[in-house]
Amino acid sequence: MKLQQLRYIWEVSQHGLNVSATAESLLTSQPGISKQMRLLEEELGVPIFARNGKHLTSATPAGEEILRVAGEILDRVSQIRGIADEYCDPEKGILSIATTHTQARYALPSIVETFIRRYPQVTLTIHQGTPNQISDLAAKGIADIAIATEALELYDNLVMLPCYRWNRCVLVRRDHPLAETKKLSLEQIAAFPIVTYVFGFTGRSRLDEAFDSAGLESRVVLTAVDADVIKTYVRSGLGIGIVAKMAYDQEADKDLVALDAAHLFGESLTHIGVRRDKFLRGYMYDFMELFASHLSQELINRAMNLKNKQDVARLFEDYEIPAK
Amino acid sequence: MKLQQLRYIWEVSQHGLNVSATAESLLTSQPGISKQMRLLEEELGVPIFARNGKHLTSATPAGEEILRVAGEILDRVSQIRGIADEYCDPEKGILSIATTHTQARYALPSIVETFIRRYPQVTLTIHQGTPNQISDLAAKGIADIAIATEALELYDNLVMLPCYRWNRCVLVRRDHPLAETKKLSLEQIAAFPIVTYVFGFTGRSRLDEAFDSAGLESRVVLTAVDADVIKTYVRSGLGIGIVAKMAYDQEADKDLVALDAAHLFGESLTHIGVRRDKFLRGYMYDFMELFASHLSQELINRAMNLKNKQDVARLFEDYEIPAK
DNA sequence: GTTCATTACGGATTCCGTAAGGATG
DNA sequence: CATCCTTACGGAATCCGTAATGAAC
Repeated sequence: MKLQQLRYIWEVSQHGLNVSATAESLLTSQPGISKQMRLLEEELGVPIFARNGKHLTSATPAGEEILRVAGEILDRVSQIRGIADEYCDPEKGILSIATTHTQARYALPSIVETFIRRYPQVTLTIHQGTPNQISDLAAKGIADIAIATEALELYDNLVMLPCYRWNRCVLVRRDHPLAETKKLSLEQIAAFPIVTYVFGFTGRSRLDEAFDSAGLESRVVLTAVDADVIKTYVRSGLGIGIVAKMAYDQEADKDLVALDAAHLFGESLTHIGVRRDKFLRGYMYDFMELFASHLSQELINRAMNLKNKQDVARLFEDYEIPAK
Repeated sequence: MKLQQLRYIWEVSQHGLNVSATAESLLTSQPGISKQMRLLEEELGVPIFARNGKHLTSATPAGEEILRVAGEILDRVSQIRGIADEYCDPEKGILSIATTHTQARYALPSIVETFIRRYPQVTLTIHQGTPNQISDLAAKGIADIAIATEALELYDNLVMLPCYRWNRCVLVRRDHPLAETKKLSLEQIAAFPIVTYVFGFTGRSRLDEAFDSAGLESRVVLTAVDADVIKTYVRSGLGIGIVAKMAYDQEADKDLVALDAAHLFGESLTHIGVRRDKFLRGYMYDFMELFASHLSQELINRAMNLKNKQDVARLFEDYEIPAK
């Protein structure tokens, strides 16, 4: 049994059982992979993949189990690489963050600035995507950490670390009837056309819950992935905007009025998602602590050693998660 | 990085950092191991072992961590082998049990008989040893399971599955003053020279605890590792014996009287110890269930998935452990 | 002086890429 | 007929064992 063989069967299983595509992505030849898979199956004495003629159709039951364990092995191989890198030079490395527009645009810039000054030799890359995409990047180990409010809970192998609570505000033009309102009600909002986030983004689900449970019909006339687009249409008079409070910039958005809506919609919680078996470099811990100061290295390690999400949630019940 | 390299550094660390001895035990050449270790260190960019000239003196801090993860990888490699064997032929394989004299002589024979009839193609081997030796065999993965009353708790990577509770009896000759006693007291026992188990064997610690907490001095004149030796000296009149109740055989030992001592000494609990990361074959589950009928496959799996001993202990609080 | 790890070297094996073959949809 | 896996083959790299070297105790 060789590590390459395990990597090959693992990668093939991750590429929809397509050996040619796998070979291309691994920059090697397709017969090479085929052969190594065969050799492994011969050595173990059981087929890992079921074949229809010359096509791979599925993993055998034995293959399913072997693939699961092979995945654990490959995780640990990269752990070893991480350990070595850390001891080789703790200041040097790569930090790959997958996150949404909202985080990248409003929450991260100041933290990134501090981080790159502290770790000039760390290459920082930020992948922007949908909540599902970024969760997937973290779950597959392509990104070191994911930062998002949604979708992280869908992956069993992601440990979710709560970072900060946040609320919404309603954006209107200065000439809008609601502009002078002191304390908004859901009814007042429902009277106007709404511009807000696409479903599945930036806590959108909290909005629908609020209107539903109040028995109100909201008229959402435009949905966008990010607050900048939403603001643009609020300015054009299409409707009133509902965005994360942090997306309102007193300077740049002084033509708009932000009305507090914290009392109307449930609070949202932004998490960092990390793969459970991930080896975290020192600077990764530091980044997370910069982002959410209660996330000490010790606390993160404790959370990552818990096996199920309930235990993690319980662990954080004792901690005050700051509001933003 | 190659699996062999990981195995080499792991084995070297397990052989007191002696490469020559490691090479011999792995049936390979010493320079081969040396070279692969070097190659791995070069690839990772960090030394794994600290050297004084040409002698390995210790593992580096990075090496410590790498060795820990390498051990996890090697465990999983053998898990894969186990999975393959299981699917190849569930009836065929090896069952290696490490246990003490008491278990091998009195508890196991009937179970072994049933087992080998049920699984004629499984090669059963029983290693007899001291509690420490057998724990070590299981912890190192040389034995599949360990069965003992003592020492299993010393190994963090052994999951302890409680099997049965048992008590002691006092053995005396038929002409002994105590022979007719209905209900023994500790004082009565302490009045006579005692023949019992060596410290560290078969729940011996329970005896010392009982005498200590009663403020009595016991006079132990001979200690042995097994009940057969103890009986021999009881017969010779050296003293009274204290042995596990199951060691008294009404037929073979009818020249001796067994006096119940359950009320005098704390109850002991015999466990099966299994390495946490061990892949268990179907017949191994069956063996354990034969030995302790409450140990269903599902229960064993649940116990093995728990990370610390307290959780395992809590899990079994809900189960009635039978007395023997 | 013995033990022990490293270096050097040659033979066997393994690995990998190209090219051809055959099955599937 | 286009896609995809398998087999065949040759060159390159790797692995492994023997022998020699040198450092540590």
